[in-house]
Amino acid sequence: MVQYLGPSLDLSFAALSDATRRGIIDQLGRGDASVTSLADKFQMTLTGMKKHIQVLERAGLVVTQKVGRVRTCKLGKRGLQAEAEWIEAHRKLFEARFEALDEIIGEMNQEGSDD
Amino acid sequence: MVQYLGPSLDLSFAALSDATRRGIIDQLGRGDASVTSLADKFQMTLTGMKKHIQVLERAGLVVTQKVGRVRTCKLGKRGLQAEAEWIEAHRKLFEARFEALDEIIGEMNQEGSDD
DNA sequence: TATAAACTGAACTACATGGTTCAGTATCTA
DNA sequence: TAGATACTGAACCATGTAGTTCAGTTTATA
Repeated sequence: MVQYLGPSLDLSFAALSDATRRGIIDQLGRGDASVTSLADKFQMTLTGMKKHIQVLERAGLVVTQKVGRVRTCKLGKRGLQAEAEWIEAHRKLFEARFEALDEIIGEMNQEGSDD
Repeated sequence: MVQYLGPSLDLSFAALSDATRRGIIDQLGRGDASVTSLADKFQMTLTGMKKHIQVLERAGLVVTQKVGRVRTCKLGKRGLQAEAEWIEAHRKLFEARFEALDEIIGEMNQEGSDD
């Protein structure tokens, strides 16, 4: 458990660190969408939206396909499995750590000088 | 579900997008640590490590306390709950989307020109 | 076939990141 | 009390992000 999963977590967590991009994923969960329709929905220039989509594509979270003049975006089949696993494993780590720390009653900001 | 969770997801996902910082969380899961010991472990200057820790602190994932000349780092009690919820909700979204798409057999790269 | 729609790419701005060095300050310890 | 240890802050560098504008190209459509 808690295995090393390579550089893809860097890309996907970075992709998820922006509210617009999380919104795009949300939106694509409701149906595929063109770059233009996403740009409209998020009140952004086409070029700006394209960049967000490229970030999501590099992370494998979104795939796109151009037919005629329209590029359609949809959720990538890679999904959020690896991310869910990392988060879940470490969420448990946090919890385990606090159970261990519960022995110490005084919540440390009593006896030391903090910054 | 899939609720808007505010700007903290920006900070925490950004914090998690760096392998060194994920390593720090991993390490702190095994026990509290000083800035110096972490800098040694990750082969980095003290100043560099301090910056990583500041990113983790701003995200609420790590808390620190200075006693004497030593600053000790430990996992923040905020944990990864919100992140786990977002990821899990959207992981399901991905899956649901693919079930819906399974009706379409030809995996789209047959009939359109891709980039 | 002329025009509009949809995208693409280059270039630019402002700011954040990930790292460094160097020069401190504060605190132990011999 | 002198020196070592642990951190802190400023400053710098190269690169990436988030967004823009502007000038194309390609594809539909009237």
